Amino acid sequence: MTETRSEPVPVGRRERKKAATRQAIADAALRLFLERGYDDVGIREIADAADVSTTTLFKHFPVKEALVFDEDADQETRLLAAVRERPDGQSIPAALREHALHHRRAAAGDDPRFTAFFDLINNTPALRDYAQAMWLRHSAALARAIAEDSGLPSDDPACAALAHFALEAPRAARGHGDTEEAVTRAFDLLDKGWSAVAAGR
Amino acid sequence: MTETRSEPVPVGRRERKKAATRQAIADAALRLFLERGYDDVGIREIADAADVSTTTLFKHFPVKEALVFDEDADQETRLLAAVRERPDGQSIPAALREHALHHRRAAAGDDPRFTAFFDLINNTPALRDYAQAMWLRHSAALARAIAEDSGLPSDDPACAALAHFALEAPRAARGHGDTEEAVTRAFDLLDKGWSAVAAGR
DNA sequence: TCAATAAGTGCAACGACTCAACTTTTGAAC
DNA sequence: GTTCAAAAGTTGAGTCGTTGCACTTATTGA
Repeated sequence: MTETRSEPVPVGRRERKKAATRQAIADAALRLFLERGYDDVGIREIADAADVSTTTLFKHFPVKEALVFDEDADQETRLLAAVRERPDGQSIPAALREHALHHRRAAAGDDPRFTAFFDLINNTPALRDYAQAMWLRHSAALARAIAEDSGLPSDDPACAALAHFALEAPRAARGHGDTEEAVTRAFDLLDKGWSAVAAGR
Repeated sequence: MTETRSEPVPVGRRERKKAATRQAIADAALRLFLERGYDDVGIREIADAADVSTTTLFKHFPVKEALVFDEDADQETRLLAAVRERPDGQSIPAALREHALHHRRAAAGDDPRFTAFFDLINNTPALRDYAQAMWLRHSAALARAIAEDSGLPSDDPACAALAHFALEAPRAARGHGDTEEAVTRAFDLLDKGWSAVAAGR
């Protein structure tokens, strides 16, 4: 999302200009994508709209998909916080389930900006895949947080498995009628499994 | 794999020639990939080696990655059979675990043909991702088989979740030292979870 | 034998992405 | 204040996967 400015404001003129260029590119891209669809907008066109060359564009974003996923460096932080700062008595999978359901509800919320954005991603295979791949990159960090929180060795395979499955749960639930229920059931499976595994120690 | 000929032998001259062309392309591709690596071999080069045009190549294989994954139409059949024909008293997740472990052992076996082939896939991100995507396409069928075998409605979300997670388990275990153990632990989680979920009915 | 069909060809093109060489802007040291 | 190196940006040509189109050739069934 382009609007949320959580970054700590660049300092020098140089970095400010650089950030501005980057923002101009991302804005132009998102606007065009929303207007005409991801696949029907070419790189050159985006570069033109932002008034830069295609080479400059690729110096700011490694691949076309990345144009859509600007910023959000603290997504991982929030994910880990969901585990670490969960209410007393709540299991880890339950905390992750809540986190996932919050996400879902934000995407289905009533701010048309958000819904249009998430629709774009969900209806474009290339973007879905890219988003999922980005999401999965947090699995190592999540596994470590889980292990730490459970007093297990930081490379415990069960923690890694739980982390991976939890991050895959939303995808597992895709296309199954009532998605909210499907997500819940997927996490139920993990919750029951995790408590049984944790008990055996 | 190029060698395993399980197909029912084409009939007409036309179809035989077509199959031969296809085979020539796949063989050339695999040979070059093994010699120099997937990313360092271009489509045009493969087409030349097989003595066909690139257009012809793409009439046989939809994308470059597909050149490596010829045939194996009954992979899904074997997967479903692992569930349906499992020994008495064995749980569904346990059966899937055995199936997965068999795969792993075949890949790590001592036939250098096989190991080289699997190494190629495992060391090439594009091929890993493609293989995983193909593998995941069986999740709907697997979910249905699980539901049927458990006497649940064929669109039960818990079955879909179990199917998806089971197919993701090998990937979840990747890069965790003793892979065999990691796979086992991932399936343990599913096994415990599944038995608890199934009991609550 | 003839027409319909399918396989294969050649070539040009597109879109994403890279590379090398070059200009401009900026930050800072002298 | 001048000078200089690094960083940002440009330009243009090129690679690579992939597609479209118009065309030839071979196979098949009637």
